[in-house]
Amino acid sequence: MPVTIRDVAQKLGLSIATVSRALDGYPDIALETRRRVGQLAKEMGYAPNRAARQLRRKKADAIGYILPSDSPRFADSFFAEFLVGLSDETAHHPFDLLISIASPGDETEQQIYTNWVQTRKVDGFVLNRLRRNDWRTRFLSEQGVPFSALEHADEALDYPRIVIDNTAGMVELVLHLASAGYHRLAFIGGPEDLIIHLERLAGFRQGLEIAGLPFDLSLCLSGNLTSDAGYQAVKRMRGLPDSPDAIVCVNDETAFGVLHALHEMGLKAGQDVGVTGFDGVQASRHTDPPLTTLDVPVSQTARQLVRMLALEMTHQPLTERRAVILPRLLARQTTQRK
Amino acid sequence: MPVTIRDVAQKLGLSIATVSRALDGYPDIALETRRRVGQLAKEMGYAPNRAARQLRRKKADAIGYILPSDSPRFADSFFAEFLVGLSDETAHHPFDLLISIASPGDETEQQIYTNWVQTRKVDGFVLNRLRRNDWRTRFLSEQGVPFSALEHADEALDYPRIVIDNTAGMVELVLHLASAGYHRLAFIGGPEDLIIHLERLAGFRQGLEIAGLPFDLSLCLSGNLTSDAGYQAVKRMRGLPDSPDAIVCVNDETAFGVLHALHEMGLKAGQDVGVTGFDGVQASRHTDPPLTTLDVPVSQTARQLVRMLALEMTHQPLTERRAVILPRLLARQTTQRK
DNA sequence: TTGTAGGCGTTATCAA
DNA sequence: TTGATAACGCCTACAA
Repeated sequence: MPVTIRDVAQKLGLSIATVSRALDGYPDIALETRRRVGQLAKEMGYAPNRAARQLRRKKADAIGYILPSDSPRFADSFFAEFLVGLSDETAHHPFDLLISIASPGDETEQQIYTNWVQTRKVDGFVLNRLRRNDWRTRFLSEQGVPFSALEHADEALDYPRIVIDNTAGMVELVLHLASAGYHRLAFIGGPEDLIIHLERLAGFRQGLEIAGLPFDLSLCLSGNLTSDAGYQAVKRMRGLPDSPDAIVCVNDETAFGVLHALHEMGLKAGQDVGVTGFDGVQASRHTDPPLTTLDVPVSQTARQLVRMLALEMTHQPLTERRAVILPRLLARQTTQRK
Repeated sequence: MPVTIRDVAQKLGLSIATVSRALDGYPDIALETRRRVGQLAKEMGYAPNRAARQLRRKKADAIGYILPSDSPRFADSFFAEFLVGLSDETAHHPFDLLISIASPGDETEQQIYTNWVQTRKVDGFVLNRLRRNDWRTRFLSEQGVPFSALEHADEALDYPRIVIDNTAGMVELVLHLASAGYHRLAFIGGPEDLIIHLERLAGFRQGLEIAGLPFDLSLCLSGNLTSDAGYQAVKRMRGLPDSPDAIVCVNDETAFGVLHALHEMGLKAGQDVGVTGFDGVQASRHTDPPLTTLDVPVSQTARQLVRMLALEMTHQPLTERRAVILPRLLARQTTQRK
């Protein structure tokens, strides 16, 4: 039987109201009383019952993150780093982190978000992997539930967010490829309505234009952000009459699959075919050969999203509702012709 | 203002008690009533308030997992896969998953576990990365809080658990190395009191014995499961008079750092120095060159831990309180001399 | 500066 | 088969 506020009050001969206020730091408490209460509470190991507090305060003191994963058995290390950032920053705030998982755009995704909002399970969300016309941002806005997001999906909505400058990053990457001597570039993207797909593809095209290289629609394949998709895409590509000499991937994970496929086909990444990723996950340093990619400070970004959300939830003036991150080019061996 | 059970009752001209019982499937409700209640509740989008329910039922309907990470900015993909398993399985049960993070053995670790137990924030835990004489298993047992664990730390305690046969795996791995022609093996471990460290090291020694190879204490270095530790260990090793021709790592992440270091030193993994990991995380398929490792079905294991915990929490007869997993050898290029 | 008391939304006990 | 009603533990007007 855990100790309640009653037990503390009784032992001190005080009312529970006094104890409550003393512990919550209200000013109308005698210094001596506050001290005694604080000490005994600690001695007895008192901690306020969460459920009771939530019920009374009408707040869950919790934030939610729904892992957007297609496959229930797989997640790239982007998520590991993201989750570490989320949980670590959350631990420094007076609220909890609730996690679930759902296929993006799926019906169960709606169910989870709706349920969490309705039952007041959490009072804020962190979103990422936004889609064009994402129902989540609209839904949460309508419901008046605060959230912060990585990426920006809806021009009409003004929520706290961090935006990666995908376009600028991609342009830099394409120019890097061009100057390394690659001139027939393919692109392997993700789901077509994903913001990062759209923006990175746009940046890719813009880069080609600046570099004076042609854009060939037949070299523009779609995937689903997994290494498997990258693998499959390469296999499909080999059937083409005029195959590319470099493959730009929407994320690192896709690039891993590409490397794998090239390996199998006896092609040397870098020397024979250039390969690039996006995100700069840890694993990209150790691929065969090390992967050229655009580095994004994933864990740090997650942390900042939590901070933004925390301010939003407490209605504090958020001076910085938007932050832009410029990805950093990590030029490694998969883009060296030697 | 979310809809409460009152609203539903009022609209039907019933008491809240009846509505409550109808929705919870009690038998003493007229069939017709049950139907009407169910329908209207759905129409109105009623969902019981969590906090109120928790307070009344004295259960949180939630389980907790505290990520054991030393560094607040880093986690290997083992955790990504583990978390995916946890969250996916939890989503199929009527409870939530709470996540936090703490340095193993740290004071804040104790605080978090204690706090979560005291405030009834969760009513069960999933543990992993157990240490020898782990206070967590004792603490939770004493408190009567259910938990399931990956690995087994305390012979005196009988909790539902999944155990990886580290010893058998390591023996197989060492024999594989021996038959490939490596005969001076080093070991890079993790924190000394970690169960996986102890067991894998024991398996390593046993394997050496069977293979008729010597065990050299000076070739037994410790790390902290990160790639950085692997990297550093190799650098330290080069100072030795008689350096090893193969490096066995306690986990994949450590091995990644080893590969990195060898690369820098101009050594070819496999050909010059054998390298092995443990866990079989996705990234191990794409290292340079692909890493030989012992594969553990991480995500699936996490799922099973949740199932075990769920049964334990509902006091259902758990026929299978212990499961053993035999890791599968993935012999890849880092152990090929060519 | 402290105490009294009402109520947050549910569930469970007891009558009706 | 249904309805009052009393908790669950905490917070906060308001009164003392």
